[in-house]
Amino acid sequence: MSTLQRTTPRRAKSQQRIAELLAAARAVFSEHGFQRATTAQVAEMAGVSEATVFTYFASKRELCIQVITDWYDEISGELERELPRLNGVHAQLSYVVRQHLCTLLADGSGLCALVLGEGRANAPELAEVILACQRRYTTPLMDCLAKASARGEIRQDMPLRLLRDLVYGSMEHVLWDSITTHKRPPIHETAEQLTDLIWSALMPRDASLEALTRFRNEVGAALRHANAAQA
Amino acid sequence: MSTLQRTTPRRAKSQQRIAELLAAARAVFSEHGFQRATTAQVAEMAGVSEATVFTYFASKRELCIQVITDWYDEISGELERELPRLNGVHAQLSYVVRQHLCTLLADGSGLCALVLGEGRANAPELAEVILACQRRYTTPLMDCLAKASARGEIRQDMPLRLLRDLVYGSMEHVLWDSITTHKRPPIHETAEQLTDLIWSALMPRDASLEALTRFRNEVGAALRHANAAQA
Amino acid sequence: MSTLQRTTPRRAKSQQRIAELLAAARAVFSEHGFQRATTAQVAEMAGVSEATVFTYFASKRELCIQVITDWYDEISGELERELPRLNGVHAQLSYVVRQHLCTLLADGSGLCALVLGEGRANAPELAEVILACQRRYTTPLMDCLAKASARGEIRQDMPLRLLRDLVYGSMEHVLWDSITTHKRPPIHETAEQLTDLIWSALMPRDASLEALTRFRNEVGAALRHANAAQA
Amino acid sequence: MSTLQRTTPRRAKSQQRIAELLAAARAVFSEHGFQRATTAQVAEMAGVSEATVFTYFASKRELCIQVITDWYDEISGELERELPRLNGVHAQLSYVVRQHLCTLLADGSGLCALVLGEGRANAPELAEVILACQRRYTTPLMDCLAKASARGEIRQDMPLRLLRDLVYGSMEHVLWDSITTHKRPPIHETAEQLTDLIWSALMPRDASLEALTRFRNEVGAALRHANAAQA
DNA sequence: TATGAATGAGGGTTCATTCAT
DNA sequence: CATGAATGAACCCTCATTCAT
Repeated sequence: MSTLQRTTPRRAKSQQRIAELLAAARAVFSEHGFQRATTAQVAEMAGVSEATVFTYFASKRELCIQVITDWYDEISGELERELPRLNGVHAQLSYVVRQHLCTLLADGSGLCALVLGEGRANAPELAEVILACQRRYTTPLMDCLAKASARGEIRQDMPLRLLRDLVYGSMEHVLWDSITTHKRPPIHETAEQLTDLIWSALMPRDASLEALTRFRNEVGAALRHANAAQA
Repeated sequence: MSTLQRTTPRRAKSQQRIAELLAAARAVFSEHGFQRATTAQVAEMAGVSEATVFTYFASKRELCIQVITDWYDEISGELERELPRLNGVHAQLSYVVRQHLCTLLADGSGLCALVLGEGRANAPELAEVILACQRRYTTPLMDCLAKASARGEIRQDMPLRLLRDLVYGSMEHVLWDSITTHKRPPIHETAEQLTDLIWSALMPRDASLEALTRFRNEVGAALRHANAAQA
Repeated sequence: MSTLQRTTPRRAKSQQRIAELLAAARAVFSEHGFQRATTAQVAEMAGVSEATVFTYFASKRELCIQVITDWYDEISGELERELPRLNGVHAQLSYVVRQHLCTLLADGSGLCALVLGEGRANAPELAEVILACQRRYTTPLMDCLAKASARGEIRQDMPLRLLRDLVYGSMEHVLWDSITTHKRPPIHETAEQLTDLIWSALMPRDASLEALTRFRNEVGAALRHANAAQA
Repeated sequence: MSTLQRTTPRRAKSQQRIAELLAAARAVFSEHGFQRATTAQVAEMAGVSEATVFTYFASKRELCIQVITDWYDEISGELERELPRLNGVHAQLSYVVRQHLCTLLADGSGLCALVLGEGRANAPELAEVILACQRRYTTPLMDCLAKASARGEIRQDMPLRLLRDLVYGSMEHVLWDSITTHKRPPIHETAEQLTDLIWSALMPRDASLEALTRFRNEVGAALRHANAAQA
């Protein structure tokens, strides 16, 4: 017990250092990208010497990979948890769009730029890792779309790959726009509009009217039912 | 007269040198991105000494800017010339999609990556220039969409900005995908599918459909509100 | 009494720690040489933290010196004990050759390399210590040779220093050869052959032979002189 | 012709720089060994910036390899040229010993130490190259000894490898001794003594008397002949 | 005593850029 | 005009050593 008490704070301190370093690194890499960022900047921002950075991370590259994977773990984990609990592919799409815009516009815009900038084939140092992270991140929604497509709830004449490009490409561009112009758009309104726009593209054309009508009828029935119960 | 005779070929030669250097620089920057590319590589590929590069371009940055603006001049010029000659906004969209994919997948994918990678806020050296180029590049189609929207040929309930994000974001993502996975998709088929998808999103919905959609969104919002209050 | 009881095991433990550290250090320095070896490697191999190394040894250099002197103590001590008990200089030479080859080829080849590599003037950190060790190590045999020379049992026309170079130089080269080529020669056969070879060089020549040899050398010198004058 | 005139001095200048750098590097590596030497020291001694060193040599290692191979080229080339022109294996041995001692004691003692210190298995950066150089360097004499052995002029009951160890090991030790004690022995006297010592070991035992007698008789005959001709 | 943690002092290497010829 | 040559300014990374706990 006494050894535990002694060991724990030490470990805790070490863990805290790592967390501080990762936070600093996230900030620095976000702001400057992988190449322009220097380990000296990370060290300074974390308030330690440069050598200390290398006590905890084998290299600049490893540090950056940790930053990226941590970030993706956060946002992917949330998606994997929440998406299955939502009913209907429209709600799922809506959720993803809102979350994506919120997350990235809030604190991660730099990370987004980092990932977009370094995730290319000509940046072999990080590309592989980033690709894997992104695969994981897009998978939950893609699964939902695949199932919905199989059920005929969205159009079936398009490769899934293209739907992904539509969804994530649009959002990325919105983000990219807000980054380059330094303007923050109204997130919720934009999210709703974007969801609407994408949904229009996803829906089976002739079925859209039908679906909406069915929806209105169901809501009407539910409403009547509720009123009757209340009375 | 004699000076002219001398000057002209010299100028011509000089112009040719510049062209050679720009061609080399385009190749090098495409392959490696701005930061990883070295002036030595450009010089070697152009078959001149490193110092010669700096006789014609003040810095690596200026050289890269020239490469980027030249490239955008080409593709923007074409769009500005061709788009107005097409009848109907669908044809214009279709044209843009095909051209964009063709151009970038054919020889410019590296340039695309370059632009995407360096066009961020964290790359202050090139971001400004790239932004301006891209503004010009997207303008022709945006003008067409604006007119079509005014004429009621496409939906009017979306900000133009979002339509641009949808169009160019989707395409960018397709390209990005092909770059990272090193797979070349069937260009024409993809172009057609993508046009179709985007067009579905752009088309105006008839009044009843719109009313129903509005209704659904309102119900959805109210539901979220109620749930939030409950929790 | 109680302090003694406490002190003794502590001292014993401390001694054991030191022994463990020295064993680890010997292994590490043997394998990598002084410069390439790191204190971290020593600590890891000893199963302690890096800081602990410096609790027992003031510096990397001191640690290495201890390793070297310990090793020389072992092999020098043995020689000092055993050599005087052997009858005849030939037996003594034979013993030294065999022991030297055995010791160094068996476990100490790395230490041999260490000593050879760092025992130079350009390695001021260890050279002095190594020189002293080697002086002590070669002394027993040198004493034997000196006495034998005085008794006329081996040739008397050579400085003792040169005989030492002959004996230890040959052996060193054999070892060096086995190290660089990663081949272990048959130790005993090699030892016998080498002893034979060296012995041939050490044996006194009879008077007529010596006179003849001197004659030949003088003629040779005169000839060289004449040739030089002519050229 | 005019281009040649222009090109030549430029090339010459470059060649001279390389020579200067190699000279500086030889001095620095000789004095400090490979690891302790720094590229900054080389640059300073050559009177250039550190970056210039890397304009001409890809790395510290390559620079050192060049230094070593150049040096071996010098001394190996001389041996390969001169040895075959000498009559008799004794003269050849004598020549090698004198040359080796002269060369190494004169300017190369540091290089000798360098080669001995870094030519070990635990210095993988240079060991391979050094081994190859030394193979070449010892080959000429080894060939002579092999032939002499085949002709029965030296003893045949020893592996050639061991003879090489005897010859070069002895000399190395002489050098090593002079380096560590900072004393320069009388080179010519030492060379003759060492030759004598080694020769004693090489000669077929029972044949030695015979050979010397034959030599004396031949010289006597030649002398009489010469005297007769003169008279 | 043992160690987790931190770091100062370099070391090798890269590269855009300058300048005399 | 073209270039051979040179370099300043960084940058990433290593490691022996110190010190509070």
